[in-house]
Amino acid sequence: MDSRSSSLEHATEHPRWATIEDVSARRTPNPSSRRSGATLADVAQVVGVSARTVSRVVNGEGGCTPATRDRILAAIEEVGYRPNLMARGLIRRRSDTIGLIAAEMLDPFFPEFAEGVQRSADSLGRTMFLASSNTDRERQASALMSLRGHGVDGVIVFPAGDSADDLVAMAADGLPIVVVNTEIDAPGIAVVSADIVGGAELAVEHLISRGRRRIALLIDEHARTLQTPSRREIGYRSALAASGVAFDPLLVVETNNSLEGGRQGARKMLAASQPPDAVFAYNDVLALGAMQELLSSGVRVPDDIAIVGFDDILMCEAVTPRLSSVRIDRDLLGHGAVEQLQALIEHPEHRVEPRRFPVDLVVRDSS
Amino acid sequence: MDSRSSSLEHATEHPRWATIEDVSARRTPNPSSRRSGATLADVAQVVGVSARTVSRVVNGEGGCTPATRDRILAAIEEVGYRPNLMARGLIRRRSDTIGLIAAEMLDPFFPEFAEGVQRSADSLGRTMFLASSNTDRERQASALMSLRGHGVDGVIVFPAGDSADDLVAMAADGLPIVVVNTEIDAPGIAVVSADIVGGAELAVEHLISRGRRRIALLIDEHARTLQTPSRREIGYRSALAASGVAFDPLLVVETNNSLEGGRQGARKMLAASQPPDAVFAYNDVLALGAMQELLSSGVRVPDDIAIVGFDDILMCEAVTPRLSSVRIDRDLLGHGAVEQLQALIEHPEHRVEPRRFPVDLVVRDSS
DNA sequence: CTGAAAGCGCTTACAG
DNA sequence: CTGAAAGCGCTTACAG
Repeated sequence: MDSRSSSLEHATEHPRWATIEDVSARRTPNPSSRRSGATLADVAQVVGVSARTVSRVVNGEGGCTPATRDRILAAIEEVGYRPNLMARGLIRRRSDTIGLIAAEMLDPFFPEFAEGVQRSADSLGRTMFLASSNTDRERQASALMSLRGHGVDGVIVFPAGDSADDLVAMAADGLPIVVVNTEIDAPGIAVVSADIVGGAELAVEHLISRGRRRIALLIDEHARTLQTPSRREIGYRSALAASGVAFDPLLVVETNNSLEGGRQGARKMLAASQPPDAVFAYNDVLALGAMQELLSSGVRVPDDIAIVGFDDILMCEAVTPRLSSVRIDRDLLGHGAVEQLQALIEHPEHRVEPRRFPVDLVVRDSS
Repeated sequence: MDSRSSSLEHATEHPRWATIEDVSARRTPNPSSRRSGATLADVAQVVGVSARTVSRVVNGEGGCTPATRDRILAAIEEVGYRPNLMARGLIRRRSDTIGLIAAEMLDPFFPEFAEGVQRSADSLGRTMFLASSNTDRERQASALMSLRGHGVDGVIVFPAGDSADDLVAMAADGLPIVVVNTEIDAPGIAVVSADIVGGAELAVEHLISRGRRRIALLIDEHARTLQTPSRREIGYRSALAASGVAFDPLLVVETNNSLEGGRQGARKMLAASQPPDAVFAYNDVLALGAMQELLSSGVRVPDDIAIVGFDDILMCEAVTPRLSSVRIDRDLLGHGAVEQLQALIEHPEHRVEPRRFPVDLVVRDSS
């Protein structure tokens, strides 16, 4: 006689088959196992059918009397049965989940992208799990391992660091991967990106059309040390060249990627023998820092120096003067990433063509 | 003769036990199963030991000859074995993962909190998975179900909507839950929060000390319709009362929670017969919108109207004048949430006392 | 329409 | 130090 039977004695009104009380009793003796709720077998036992039949109802496979179906549904409700997705994933070899690895959650660019991914995943019946690498390659690797180990069907990643070796290895190992705003050509990896070069060109062309000729490039020093030249710098140079404006290395100002970095950059510009008449910034945070410093130094924006940022974060609208910026539709980019991933998951043998999204220039008061 | 044996024929140089080639060959025939990499059994077969022994090495349980250990480690490397965390979680009844459910990823408050949670989880050897409810109770419920179904050991959640019924139900069902900035008293639920009332008091006391008496409360209309009165309003009123300043309902301005809402609120204030001489805003986004509108209307900040926001987001530093704000240490709050959750996971039977973190007032140029 | 059997990849008691 | 057996909770072929 174990604790189950003693518990059964209280359930005298329930005659034939096992009851809710049994099921909870089964779990009561060991409080540490409280975590695992009712199982398929529990539901089956309550109703008096096989687990297979309950499984059919849970998965809406049909092939089942409405009567038993209703009883099973009622029992599921009663015992609070929820499928164990680990068990299901183990056997189905797919979990209907995808992973998203942020390089830097604090980047204002990121949350809106993540929202797009989530909404898009939702509409495909998938759950998105987000992890962050904090721009650390080791953490990226462990996030990747963890996500994969937990059975995600694929991963969207903002690559951390300079090398993509681990991503390539993971993809070769059978994990579908989509990289964002990064050029990688490897089997099992698809690419989605915004047309950053084109965006930079738009910004600089715009400044030139406003009569500016000494256009500074305020750039994240980190981005400039990467092996691949910054796409913003490529666009900056090509727009200058297209208009016959000479490239002046003295107008490239490197700084650290922060508000204060933007301020420092502005101070450097003002200290130069020939200050610029416009600034194209690597991103909006740098642009906002620079603008603040210029304003507090008595420089008029845009009259003396015009400014254009990159990303079009919410705060562009909040400052005075409002900041012009290159807008990336992050929501759309998120959707595109999910679509690429879905294609990769469904056809692992196909090559998925890179997808690039156009960007806009939003002209406001700062230029 | 199946495809395996034919593949084995090529591996003539490898005599005794199964080799890497076999393992990959086993998977090659069916491309769709590429996803599942090498298993414990594969490694065992390659080395010529039992799965149990490989398991011991993988988990560092010791009790194993250094020689076999090395051979197993080498084989793991060779075949690229990675543990299937779903299988492990199924049997261990814990996954060493926790879930975090955001109400709104786009809220500037959130990412920094999430970073704190992630770092803290990391240091405990846990992986954090983030999902979002988009302030939708149904999506919160499905995120909760999904996370739970995938075996997370507990969940930290920013509750969506007005009722906590589903959270209470989930907790009763055995899922440890920590709620953030919300008062819920139920078994299995722990609370972590910032002292929002105290923060509001600090802000209003500060404005009073600056000689302001007509202090507007610019508040998210949504927050005001919740059943529980906004803690910011409670603090606002108590600070007024403490200084003997009469509460004037006309100074409470409701608006939607956005930059534009902040601007609209400011317009309402200016249109009043007696405009305020200070604004205490529900959050920084509202404060920034209001400040922008006031400045563009020729109001001097802080001379004519002082402004204090709430949350201390990065952009408080980026605007001119810099915005004073109530600072919540989001990183610390994230750590606290993980600690509470850990306590709940380790002692499901204990009641975990609510934990409240103090907040600061950061006085800048706007007040 | 329903069920008995096998197994996903791993770990937990046990034995040797 | 090492292994054979059982089983976590589910689904996938099969039979009836």
